[in-house]
Amino acid sequence: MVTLKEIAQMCGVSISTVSNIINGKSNVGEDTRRKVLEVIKQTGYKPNYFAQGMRKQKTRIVGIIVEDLNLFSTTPIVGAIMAYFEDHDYRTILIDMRLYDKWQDTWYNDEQKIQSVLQPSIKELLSIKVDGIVYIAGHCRIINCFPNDFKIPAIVVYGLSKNPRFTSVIIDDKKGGYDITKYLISAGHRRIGVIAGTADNLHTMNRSLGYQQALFEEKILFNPDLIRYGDWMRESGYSEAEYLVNSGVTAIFCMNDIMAAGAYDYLYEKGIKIAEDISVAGYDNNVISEYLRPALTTNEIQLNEIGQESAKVMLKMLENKYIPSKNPDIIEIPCRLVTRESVKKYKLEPASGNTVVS
Amino acid sequence: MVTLKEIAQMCGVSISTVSNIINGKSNVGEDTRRKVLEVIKQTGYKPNYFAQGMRKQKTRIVGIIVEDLNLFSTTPIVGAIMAYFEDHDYRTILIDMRLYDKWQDTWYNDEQKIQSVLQPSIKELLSIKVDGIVYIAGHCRIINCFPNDFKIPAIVVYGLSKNPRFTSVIIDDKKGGYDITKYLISAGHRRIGVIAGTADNLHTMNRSLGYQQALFEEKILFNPDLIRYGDWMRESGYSEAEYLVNSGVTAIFCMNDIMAAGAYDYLYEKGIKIAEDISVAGYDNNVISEYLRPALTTNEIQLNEIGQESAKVMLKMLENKYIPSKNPDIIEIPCRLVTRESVKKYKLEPASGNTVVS
DNA sequence: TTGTAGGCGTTATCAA
DNA sequence: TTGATAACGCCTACAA
Repeated sequence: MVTLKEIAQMCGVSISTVSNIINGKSNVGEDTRRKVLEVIKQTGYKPNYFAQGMRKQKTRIVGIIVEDLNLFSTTPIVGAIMAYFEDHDYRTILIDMRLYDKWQDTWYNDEQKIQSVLQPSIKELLSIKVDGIVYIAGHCRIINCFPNDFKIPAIVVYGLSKNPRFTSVIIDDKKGGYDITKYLISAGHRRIGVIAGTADNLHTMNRSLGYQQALFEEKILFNPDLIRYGDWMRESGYSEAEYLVNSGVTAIFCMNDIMAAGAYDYLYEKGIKIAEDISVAGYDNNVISEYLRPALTTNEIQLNEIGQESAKVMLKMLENKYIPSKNPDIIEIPCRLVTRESVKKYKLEPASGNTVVS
Repeated sequence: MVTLKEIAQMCGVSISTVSNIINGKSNVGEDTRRKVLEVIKQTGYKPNYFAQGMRKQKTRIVGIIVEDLNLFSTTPIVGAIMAYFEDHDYRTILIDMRLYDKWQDTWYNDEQKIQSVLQPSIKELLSIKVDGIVYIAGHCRIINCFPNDFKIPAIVVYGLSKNPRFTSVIIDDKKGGYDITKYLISAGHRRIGVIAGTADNLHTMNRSLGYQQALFEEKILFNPDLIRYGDWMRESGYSEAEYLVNSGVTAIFCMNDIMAAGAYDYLYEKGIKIAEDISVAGYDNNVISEYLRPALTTNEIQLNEIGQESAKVMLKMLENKYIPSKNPDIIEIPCRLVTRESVKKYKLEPASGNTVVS
C-alpha cells in the first residue's frame, strides 16, 4: 500500500504538500495539485486509517454492539445502520455478543452475565477508538449499558437505557397493540383473546396497554381472563389458543407471529377454520407470516426505519448537532399494520349478548 | 483511555518496561512486574489498536465482505466466523455491499456492477490494514474477487473463486441433490419431478447432477421433461408444480423451500393433499419449512459449519500454517437431510408400469 | 506556495 | 533488569 511519503517522492514535493492537497487546503499551486492528484489516482492511494486515527483523535468508525446477530430483528437494523453510515463516509465495526448462543434464555434478567460480555465489548470498541457506540438489544428491556461518565456518544436501540442520559430508539408497542385491536374490533370482534409474551416483558406490557385502550374507546369491558401469557414460542401459542377458544373468543391477537403459528397448529388440529370460524392476528411481520395459511395479518416492526433513525441520531451526535427533545430521550418508531387473510368480518348475531364482553 | 505512558508514570518506571511486561517478556524484575500489573488492572488499561497496528504490521483484524447481509444464508455464516475469531483473539470488520438492496437481481451477471462496489470495499479493508479477507457470496457463482497478486490471505465462501489461487468453501450440492432424491426413491417414488432454480445457476446444476446420479443408481430412466426451471421465487414454485402435477409425478423435489411453498400453494388450491397424494421436498431448511403444513422435508445447508470451517482455514492462513490439499482448493460442506411430514411412502401398485419412468 | 518538525501510542533495538 | 530512542503514517502549526 502506497504512503504519503512515497507519493511525495514520486512527485518531487514534500509530504505536507501532498497532505494539504488531499485534505483540500487552498494553499497549493495549481500545477502541483494537478500532478499530485494524478499520481494519487494512479497509485490508488488510500490513507492508512491507523495513522489517521492516531493523529486526529477521530476515526470515523462507529461501533455496533448487538446482543445476538441471529435474532430476526437484529440484522435488518444493523443493515440499515451500516447503510446509513456508509453513505456518510463512516465505517462501522460490529460486535456480536452472541448472548442467546451462550446462555439461551437465561441471561436477560442476569445483569452479571450481560455485563461480563458487555464490558469487554465496550472496552474493545474504546480501544479501537470508535467515535460512537450503538447498542442493539434483542428485545425491549431496561438496559444498563453505559456508565454515566461515558466519554463518547452512545445510544440504545430496541431497548431502553436505564440511564436517562442516553437516547433510546424503540418501537411504539402501545400504539401497535392499540392499532391491531382497533382493527379487530372494526372487523366486528368484541371478544378478543390475547396470547401475550412473558408477563414481565416490556413489549407485553405496552401492547397490552394498547389493547386495553382500544377496548376502552370502544366501550368493551376488559376481561383480564382473556389475556394469556405465553413465552413467545410456538408451543405456548398452541396451548393458550386452546384456553382462549374454550373461553369463546372470536379473535385472537398473538403478540408475535411464532405464537400465532402455534395457535394455527391448535386450530388446525381441531378443525377450526381460521378467518372463517375465528380470526387471528400476529405481531412482527416475521417472514413466516406470509407462509402460514391463511396468510397472517400482523403488525410489522419497521426494522429498517429503526436502524435508519438510530443512525441518523448517532450521526448528529457525532457532529455535535443533536439536541434531545425530551428527557429521558426516547424515540418511538411506529409499527405498520399488514392486513392479510387471517382476519375476517365477524357477523354479530343481533341480541346475541356478546356486545359487551363480560 | 489510559496509555502506556501514564501507566509508566504512575509506577515510576519507563514506558518500555511496561510494554515488556504487557507483552510477557521475561526480562523484568518480579517486583516491578507485580506492581505494574496491579496498576494495569486498576486502570483497566487496553492497548490502542491504532498505535499497535501501526507499529507491528499486523492488526489481528479480519475483514469480512458480504454481498448482502439480509440474505437468509449470510448472517449465520457471518455469526459463526465472528464467533470463531473472537475465540482466537481476532477482531472482525464487516462490510455489507448490499448488492440486492442496490440492484435487486440484476447484478450477479454484471461483473462491472459487482466490481464497482467490491473494489472500494477491498481497498477500504486494505487501508484498515486487515490481516485477511473473507468474501461471503449470496449464492454459488464463479466469482472474480481478488487479483492474482493479492498480498494478504483471502478466501471465498459460498461461492467459487475464479482464480484457483484462492481457497473456496462451498456446500456439496451434488450430494445434496443426490441424498434427497435417494430419500424420495426409498419412499417408493419413481416419477420424481424437480422444480429447479434458474438454469444457469451452479446450485441448480449440481443438485440436478445429484438427482440424475441417484436415478441412475436406482435404474430409473431420467426424463428431462421432469426438470422444470423456476427462479427461486414462490410464484415459480406454483406454476411449475402445476406442470409437474399434470405430468403425473408422485413427488416433487424443489431446489429451495420458497419454491416448495409455492408448490404448496398450487397443491392446496387444487385440493391435492401433500404427503397423501403427492410428496414434496425442499432445500435450505429455511425457517419457513417448519411452519408450512405439513412441515417440509428439506436439506439443511449447514451455515454454521460453513462459517466455522471458513474461519478455521483463514486462521491457519494467518498463522502461515495452511496447506491446500488440492488445486484449486475447494472445500465442500455436506448438507443434512431434515425429514418432516411432507414425504410419505408411495405405494406401488403392482404391475402399474411406473417402475420405469419414461 | 512549500517545507520542517513534532507528536499521536506502541514496540523493537540497543545501550546502560 | 531497565531505559532511551527510533520508527510506523499522518496531520498541523509554524517557518521559510
